[in-house]
Amino acid sequence: MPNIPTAPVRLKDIAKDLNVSVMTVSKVVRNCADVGAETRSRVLARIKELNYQPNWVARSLAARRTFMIGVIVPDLMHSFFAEIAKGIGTSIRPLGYDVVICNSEEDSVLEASEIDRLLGRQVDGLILASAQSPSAADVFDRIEARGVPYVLIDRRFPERQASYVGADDEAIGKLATDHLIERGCRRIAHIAGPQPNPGSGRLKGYRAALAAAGIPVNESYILPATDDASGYEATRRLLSLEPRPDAIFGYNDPTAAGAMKAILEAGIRIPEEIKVIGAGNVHYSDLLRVPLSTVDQASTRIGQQAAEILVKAIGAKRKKPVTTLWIEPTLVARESTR
Amino acid sequence: MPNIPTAPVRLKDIAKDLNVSVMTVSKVVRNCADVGAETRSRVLARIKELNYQPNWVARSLAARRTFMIGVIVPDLMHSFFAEIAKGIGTSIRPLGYDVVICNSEEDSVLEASEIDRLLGRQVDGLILASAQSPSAADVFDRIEARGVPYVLIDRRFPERQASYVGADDEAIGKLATDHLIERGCRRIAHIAGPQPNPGSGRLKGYRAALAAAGIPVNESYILPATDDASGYEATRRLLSLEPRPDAIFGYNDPTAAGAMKAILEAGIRIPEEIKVIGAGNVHYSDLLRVPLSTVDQASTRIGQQAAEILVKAIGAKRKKPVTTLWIEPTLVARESTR
DNA sequence: CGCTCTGGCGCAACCGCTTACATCATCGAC
DNA sequence: GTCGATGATGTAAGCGGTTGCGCCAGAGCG
Repeated sequence: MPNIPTAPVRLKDIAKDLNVSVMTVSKVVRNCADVGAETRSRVLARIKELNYQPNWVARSLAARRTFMIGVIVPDLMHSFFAEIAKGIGTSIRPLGYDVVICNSEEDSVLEASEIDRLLGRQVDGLILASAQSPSAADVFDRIEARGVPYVLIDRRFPERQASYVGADDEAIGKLATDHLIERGCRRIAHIAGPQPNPGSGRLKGYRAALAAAGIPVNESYILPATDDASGYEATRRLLSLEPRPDAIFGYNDPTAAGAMKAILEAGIRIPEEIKVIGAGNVHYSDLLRVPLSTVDQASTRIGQQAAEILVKAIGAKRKKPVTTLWIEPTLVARESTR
Repeated sequence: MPNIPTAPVRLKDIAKDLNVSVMTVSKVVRNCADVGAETRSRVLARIKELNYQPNWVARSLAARRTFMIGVIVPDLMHSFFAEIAKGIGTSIRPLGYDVVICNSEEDSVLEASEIDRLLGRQVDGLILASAQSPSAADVFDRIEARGVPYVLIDRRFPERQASYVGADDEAIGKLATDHLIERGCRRIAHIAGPQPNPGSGRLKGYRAALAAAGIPVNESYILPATDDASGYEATRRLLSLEPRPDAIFGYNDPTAAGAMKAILEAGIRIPEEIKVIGAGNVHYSDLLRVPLSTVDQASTRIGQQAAEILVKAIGAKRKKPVTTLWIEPTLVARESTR
């Protein structure tokens, strides 16, 4: 039997049924104190009975708050961002917010227009993994002009006074490299990520770790990754070096996986002859031929923290506190560095 | 200089500036015909000048349309769903809709509450990869009672009269198995997915392909996967069978990747001694030690199609057309079945 | 010249809810 | 017995738009 659509129940309907004013019902719904116990329970009963659900559009308009936040990521397909999105969702939904997610496709023009849309929707706050070049960032001015709080994740703009949550790239680089050193490696190569983020921080950590261990940096051991697939190519070049590296630190897991592929293909054993480590702890890391050691950057927590900071900023009266948070990475040692 | 928040421009402001009525401005914004050319351009100019952005909350309330759609997926971390979400977004945004994504965490109670929230937000439509058991599905009744169109993806409920877009699991099973047969395999094992979706369809396709080729089905070659990591375990058991399978079809890529891991670990060569194929075409398939052949299920297109169908249903006057669409899979042959 | 017709514009009434404040018993206190 | 202080309820005025229709000028027509 095809249900025939029914107009949703409104406050007004309940009020009329019970011979009270709309206000009284509204107060009950919002749990206001000043309503009599008996009236309240009558209203509550009717609400349950009719399965009343507040109309959030109307509520938002009147209260000037939508309880929606906007999130912009460059690409949901990157498990890093998917994980962040998930973290944001699970931590902010219990607080009563809904999340509108937009893909910017790594395109700053598209991103700007998405931000404007979200602003038009009156979101209470924004979380951005921005593709903006800091210079062309008058979008940020528009956000600030509205007084809408926002927090940046992953991509940082130090020159802008905004909250930020991200992985501590330098710590990641250091952790990975320290681990390799501890495992006895001395000729440690690095396939570096895009500049400035997250490449430079990880590279810096890599250098720092080597320096701390008194190992001289061999510049020819440092190669740039052009994209996620380029770990393979880079590694083939590394393998032909003399002396050959005894470890490779890929700036992310796909790169490291590509490295492993090249190594195994060359008939070299992992971890006996070359150890490999990545970063990101993507979920397929241990599905690989040799389970990949990695540095977990706690993407879920990045999302959660960002959400938390944002909610706090939304609650703040006038001045928006700016918080900068580096999430500490943790080592996940698997077979590839045994 | 910290921007001091400014109240956003409203229709009223523009109207007052130009000494016209709010109505006129509203009409210009919405491109209504009955506005004089000169007035229109004056208004337009001022709109640009003040960078007016319509308040969608107010607009939604008055027009009784939000131009928002809700999407519920069991887990954004599964690249399959992330891809679908992306497909939905990129195809529906140009039509003026925004997307609210919710994770149900594969929990039907949570899902139901998310749906209610979205309904409360007055979404114009819903796309669901539902975790509901069809029996307990009074949520669907609530959706229908509201007259909100929805389309199901991935998980189907044949007993419910609703639009559906999904991969053609049987075709996937057939395609994969046919490919293995064509490559000369005769002892083809299958690691089957969860019942009923997507496991049973793929299994059915597998059986059909074997039957068509006149190859008898060896029931001991069919093992169930308990989770994504279980391809490894299952394969170890398969390898001890006599005669040993000469091919393995994993119901999805992670399973197939686990299978490859077990095979290589046993010192058996891929594809020379055993060929392997998966399904899903996850992005890391060719990062594996041996690039994995797979069946692409066009997740992006699933999302796009679902969006398209939904928008059509939203536009439909009274009766909501129900469309069922099976997306045809395509073969992606890589090294593992060479 | 009076008529209808049409293009251009505005009035009024909401959409469903909230904010701020007014009203009105009831009650203990002096 | 009168008074402020409660506590419980209702009133009015929006929030920023949209829908539907009414109004008025001028044009076209007989």
